[in-house]
Amino acid sequence: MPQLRRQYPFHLIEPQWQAHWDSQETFRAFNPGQPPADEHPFAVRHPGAAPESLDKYYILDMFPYPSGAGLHVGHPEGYTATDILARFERMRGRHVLHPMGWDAFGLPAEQYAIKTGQHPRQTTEENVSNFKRQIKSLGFSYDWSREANTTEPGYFRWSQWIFLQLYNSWFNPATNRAESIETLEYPAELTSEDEKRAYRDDHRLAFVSSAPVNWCPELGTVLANEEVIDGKSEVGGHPVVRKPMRQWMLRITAFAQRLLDDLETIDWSDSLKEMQRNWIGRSEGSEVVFRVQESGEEITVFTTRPDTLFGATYMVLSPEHELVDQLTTGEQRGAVEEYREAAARKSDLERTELAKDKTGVFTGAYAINPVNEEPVPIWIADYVLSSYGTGAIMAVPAHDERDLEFAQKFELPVRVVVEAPDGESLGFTGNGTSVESGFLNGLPTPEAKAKIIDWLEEQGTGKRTINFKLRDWLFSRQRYWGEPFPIVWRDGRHEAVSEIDLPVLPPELDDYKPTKDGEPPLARAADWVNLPDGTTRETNTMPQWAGSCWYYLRYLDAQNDERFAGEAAEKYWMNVDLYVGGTEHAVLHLLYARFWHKVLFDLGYVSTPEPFQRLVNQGIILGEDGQKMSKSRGNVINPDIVLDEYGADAFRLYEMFMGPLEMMKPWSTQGVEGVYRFLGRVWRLFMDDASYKDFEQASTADPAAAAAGLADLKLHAAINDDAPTDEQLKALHACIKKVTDDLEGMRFNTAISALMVFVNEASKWDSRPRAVLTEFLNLLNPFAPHLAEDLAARLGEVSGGTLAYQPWPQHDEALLVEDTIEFPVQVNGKLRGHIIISPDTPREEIEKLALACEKAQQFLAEKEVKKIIVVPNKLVNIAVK
RNA sequence: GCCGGAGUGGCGGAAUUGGUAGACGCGGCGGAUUCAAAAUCCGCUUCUUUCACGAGAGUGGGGGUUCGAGUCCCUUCUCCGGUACCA
Repeated sequence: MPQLRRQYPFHLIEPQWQAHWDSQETFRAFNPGQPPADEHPFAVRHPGAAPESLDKYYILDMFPYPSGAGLHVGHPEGYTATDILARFERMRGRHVLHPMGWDAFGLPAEQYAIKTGQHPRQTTEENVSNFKRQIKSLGFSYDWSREANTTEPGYFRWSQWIFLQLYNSWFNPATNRAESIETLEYPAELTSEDEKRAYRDDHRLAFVSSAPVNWCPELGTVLANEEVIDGKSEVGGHPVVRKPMRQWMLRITAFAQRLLDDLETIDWSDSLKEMQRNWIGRSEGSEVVFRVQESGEEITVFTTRPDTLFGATYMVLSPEHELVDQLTTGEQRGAVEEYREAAARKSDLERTELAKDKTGVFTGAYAINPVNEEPVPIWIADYVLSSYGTGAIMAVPAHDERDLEFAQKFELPVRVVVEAPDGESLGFTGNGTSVESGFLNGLPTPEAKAKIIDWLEEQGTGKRTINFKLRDWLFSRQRYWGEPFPIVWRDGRHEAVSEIDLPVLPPELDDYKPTKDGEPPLARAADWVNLPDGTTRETNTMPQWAGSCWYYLRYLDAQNDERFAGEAAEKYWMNVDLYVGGTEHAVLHLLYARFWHKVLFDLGYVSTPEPFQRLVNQGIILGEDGQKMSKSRGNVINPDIVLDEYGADAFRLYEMFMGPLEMMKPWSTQGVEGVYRFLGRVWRLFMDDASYKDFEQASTADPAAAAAGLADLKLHAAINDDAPTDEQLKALHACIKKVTDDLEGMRFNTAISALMVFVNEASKWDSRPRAVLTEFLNLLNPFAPHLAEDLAARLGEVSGGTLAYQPWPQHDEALLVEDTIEFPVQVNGKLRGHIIISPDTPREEIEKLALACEKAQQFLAEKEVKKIIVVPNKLVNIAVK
């Protein structure tokens, strides 16, 4: 590859400025009571001001998992956007908190360890340092003194501490909030300490459950519902089966309503809120109790359509339903057993794949429909899920697609009880009018619902209920590389490890492999597991989400070893003003973190009910071929190579110039060259090209001498201290206005285009006043900080030694007023010509001039003018017949 | 199926409340510079038609509201993301 001439010496100035920012701690943010030194540029900008007296701005990136593959071009997309805004707000005078860290527990490091025997800590450290090098080379204005790493004991100590808060709390439905487990009241019938203890353990926000869980044999661990996609593991795509296992769960379901309601209070995209709403899945309806004909046993079903009760012609229980054994009659037992076993063997994947074809077996039993006393057959079928509602349904085949399909297959009766407003009533699932429904007849669906629920409540055979799709969060994993639980077991019961014994460090192991039966690798460390006092440690570990659930709080006060973050710091900085990241965490991290935050809020540890006030999703970057980047396609762009060829400023600028942040967009190497050329034009706007050419030649011959010569480069001869002309001021102020507006609206691409327009204009100037160029560099600084800093320093002394805290330029509207404008003239909405007028020309005058406009004349000839519309400052339109 | 988002030149994309469609960049064409090339600088570049001036068409398709629609309404198609037996 031929070595192209560098447009400007980015390879020298970028490391120089990065080193400068590092050594000066330019981007430090200051906690209450910890003001900067007088010479710090923050203090130079805000002399004497206590940092906490300033308007704060907490701008957060989703911290990366430091994989072995290194930084992906998708990472810097969001990071550049937040960095531009952080720098912008800093210049506007706000006190900016902009931190970065590492979500470093996780499967890949562990799997690599299994393959090579290398300790995950070592791999993780290497990957973190590589990520840090790459991120630093992009010149982001992070406060590195707040760097957080989820795998460090000083960090996960507090992850464990928060777990203990969950463990020691319960959800009080009366107050609708988490409270200390001490406030739990026991039912009178519980007298023994054992019973009370069991009751208490059942109410904790962190509790042990033996319900069937998602077990992934390939990964050797269980997974949360959110981590299973189409019956396969989100990581690696391995099959997942349901298996009963003793596991730790977090009671997120208690917060379902609040997680839903509080979405209204935060500024997130509609699509993201909608995803969370769908995942939480609230549905209103009622429970209806059916009695089994022979035994009188009660079966409760959940339905959103109690108004169709008269049309319930059979019932279906999920194969796992607890009453199935009791109900099944002698002659049906064989078939039922067989069906249940087959259903149990099926993975979730198989169940979904076979979804179209309904299967099921008759139990031989009948239940009585409470509304008409009719016996209806009870079936079991795997289209009814044990995990939703009550695990049992009343089937109304006439008004439910699935029930209809099932009824048709097994020739069960179908009874129409809702009349469609028009068209076919059979199979109609919308709102209509009740028919064949006794006392509901003639009622529209909503009224019928209300009436039947009232009736059911009166009879004591049903009640109004709300159901959520959201399940409790399966929180334990059979892995090595994660936080150990701060829990020990004594005589088969769990106990919290005392807070002063945190952190619980994981044991050293030679073999990280999970076992086939789900025994966690930590169980191998006998010395670690068996404690002198006879207790044994919990051997499961926490999922990766534990660390990411609260990292934004650790940044507030990352060095604090007495609290997860100091109270004053938490009060000052929270909540996060802007959070930018990918959409892949919509129902994972973003839901879990909101849940933890609410618990901490209820317990009084944080001061806001929501952690992330505003959230913006960046779109993904596709390969040059318009396909998703992947190793197998060979279309992955390596940021290191781009940096090497074009520099950090060009890289940053390109990622923002591609298009709107939230959109998906393809990479283009030619596009990078475009913005790189722009930065070259900026350089040549300021610098004497001949002197740079000489320098380049000399430094190619002797790179060592280059750094010395860099300082001697000559400014462009056109630069002077003359007063700017009106035209020059107009160009500058138009640029200030556009860039400021666009940054406020996060329209980075158009802000950059405004900078380009200015440079194209200014490059033509024979006289380039310093005053104008300095202001331009302030505008450029958030986008291309290395070049802007470098040119500013060459132009003259910069207060505080950096542009980072220079006041953001203000535009003056008066300077933008034109003496004359070219005013468009339309005829019937089509542009036909222009008239030259002054902006304050009166309406009548414009009308007259428009009619006289030569170009418009031919379209007016022999036509009757109906109306003339003058839109001030826009155009004039002549409507003709 | 349902929910969300998007369809604008050869390409990425502009058009902030209904008011000059195509800013800016890429690519392409022509020119300057050069022994030549690269780099740089200047000009042109939606399509059709015309020697030209100009004219006509044009924001996925069809219809509507309006003096005027990329933007609002109805309808339809395509693509992307999420979700899916949730009763």
